[in-house]
Amino acid sequence: MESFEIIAEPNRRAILSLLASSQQSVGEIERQLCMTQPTVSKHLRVLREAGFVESTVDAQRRLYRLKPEPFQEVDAWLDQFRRFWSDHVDALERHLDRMEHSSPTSATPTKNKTGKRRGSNREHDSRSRNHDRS
Amino acid sequence: MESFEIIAEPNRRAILSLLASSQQSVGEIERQLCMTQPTVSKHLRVLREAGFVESTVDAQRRLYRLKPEPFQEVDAWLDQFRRFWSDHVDALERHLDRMEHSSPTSATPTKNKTGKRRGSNREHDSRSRNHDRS
DNA sequence: CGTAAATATACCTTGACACGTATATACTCT
DNA sequence: AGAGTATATACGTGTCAAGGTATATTTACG
Repeated sequence: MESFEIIAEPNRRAILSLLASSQQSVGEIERQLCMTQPTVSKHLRVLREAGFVESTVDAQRRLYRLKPEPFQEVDAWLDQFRRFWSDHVDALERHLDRMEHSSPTSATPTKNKTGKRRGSNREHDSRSRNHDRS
Repeated sequence: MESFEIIAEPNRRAILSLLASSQQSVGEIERQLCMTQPTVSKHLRVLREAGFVESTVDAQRRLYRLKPEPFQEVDAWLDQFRRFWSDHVDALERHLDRMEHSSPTSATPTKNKTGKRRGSNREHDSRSRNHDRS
């Protein structure tokens, strides 16, 4: 399964959001999200096989935590649209600016129409993993 | 249909990537992506209803172009994981830089390759919009 | 007008997948 | 060992979406 299909499922997104705060056991996820235990386990299996999470063993419990790579892959795909939408929203533009601001001359670009996207230097990610297995 | 399911479909992602360069007519998309015309039209309908694209009429042709909002929504969801994976980025980059000597197809040639820059200090305007769980 | 081109829609079939129930496996403790 | 807890898997089922073929709709142009 592929990264984009993984996060298409609302329950899986909920699990990922939960794990974003801290690692959790299957039972904790089950309780917080009101899903049956097999459902949680199956989603976690999918997430693990897609590289979104990894697990460590703690007695009978399994602790699941996030792994970064698939998120970076999704983010890398979004990258090709950032220049486009950043013309429309300035707040988000500032958000994208977080990495660097290296334009001392000619401040006040009322609207950055020129394609020059600064920041977003994630050209690496795309090479790391782009293949789908089903 | 929801934004994440929209981009789960490979053909739709291909269409979006195509439109990222410039607006296209249905026939142009059909030819460049080797899809049948009804398939293209149906995907475009889905994309339009989800707000990913809009169309203008040019004689018998319809020209489709991107709209930014859904991309922002996806990006906003990813935001909650950025802080997490950015801690790992530096290590990943070091690892990749170690085995890298050819610059792959990168549109932005300002490859910042010096040792340090962009530490892991990115602050966060947590404008997260949680609305999973349909 | 009638015909061709471009796009949209209808109908059908097929396959994937998410869920529930039941069961299996693994580990702990007394 | 046996009972209890935690997690994984098997299996059957229903739903839904994607694609194909055929057809409808719109527009241009002779």
